Amino acid sequence: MSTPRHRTAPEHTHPDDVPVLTALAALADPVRLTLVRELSGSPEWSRACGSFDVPVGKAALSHHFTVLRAAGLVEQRDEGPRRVNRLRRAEFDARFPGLLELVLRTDC
Amino acid sequence: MSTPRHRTAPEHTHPDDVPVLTALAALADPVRLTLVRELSGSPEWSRACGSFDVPVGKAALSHHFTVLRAAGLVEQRDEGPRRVNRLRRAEFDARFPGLLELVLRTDC
DNA sequence: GCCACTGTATGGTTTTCATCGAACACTCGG
DNA sequence: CCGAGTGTTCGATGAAAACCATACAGTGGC
Repeated sequence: MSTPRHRTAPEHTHPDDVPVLTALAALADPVRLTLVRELSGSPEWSRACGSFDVPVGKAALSHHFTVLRAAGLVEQRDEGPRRVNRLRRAEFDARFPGLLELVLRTDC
Repeated sequence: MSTPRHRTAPEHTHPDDVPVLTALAALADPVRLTLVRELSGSPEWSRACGSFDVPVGKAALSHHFTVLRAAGLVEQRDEGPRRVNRLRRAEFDARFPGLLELVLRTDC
């Protein structure tokens, strides 16, 4: 139990290492935009991957989270059998000031 | 004669009528991002479509401008044989505050 | 009138991406 | 140990998008 991590921990990319194009492409998808928005309305580490209301299967959902991680938008941590998420608000905002606020505020 | 417009004038969409997803998708392309940036460094109405340094043919270029128009990013006007462009800075910024400034400022 | 120039439209190819189904890996409670 | 729950990986598929080559339509200079 000292090194309890059997499952490979998710690979993260810090927002500082993310090109603008990657960030924009990550946000330019309806499913991912929903994930980010829903995530922004929940306390950190409170939402598991499967807890989001999006009309896609598990496989596609997993892929979307990979994209969000690679874009520096989401951080994940394994918590028992599930993988919980956190929106990297401050870090992402430091790299792309106003972008998150924009996509979160804009209704349609 | 009385109706002097033979060439169909380009169809424009006001930024206010543009969904966020459309704006993000329009900017999430390397060629279009180059167009927007290059356009931002030139005086309004000074650049014809063919005057941009992008590695695509005329047809693709024309298509990219259609996308930019539909996203409310660019306004076009026919001036003799060429079609000159203008970045809709103020209007786009009113709809999506900070977005344009962000993609213009961010280097990579 | 013709011709070079500029951009659009069309048709077809290639690539990219979102998606699914099924199989697999891990965790935890019984 | 087993089984339910959760998420990833793989292979394949379908749709969307970028692209090109060609043909076409205006414009203006000669």
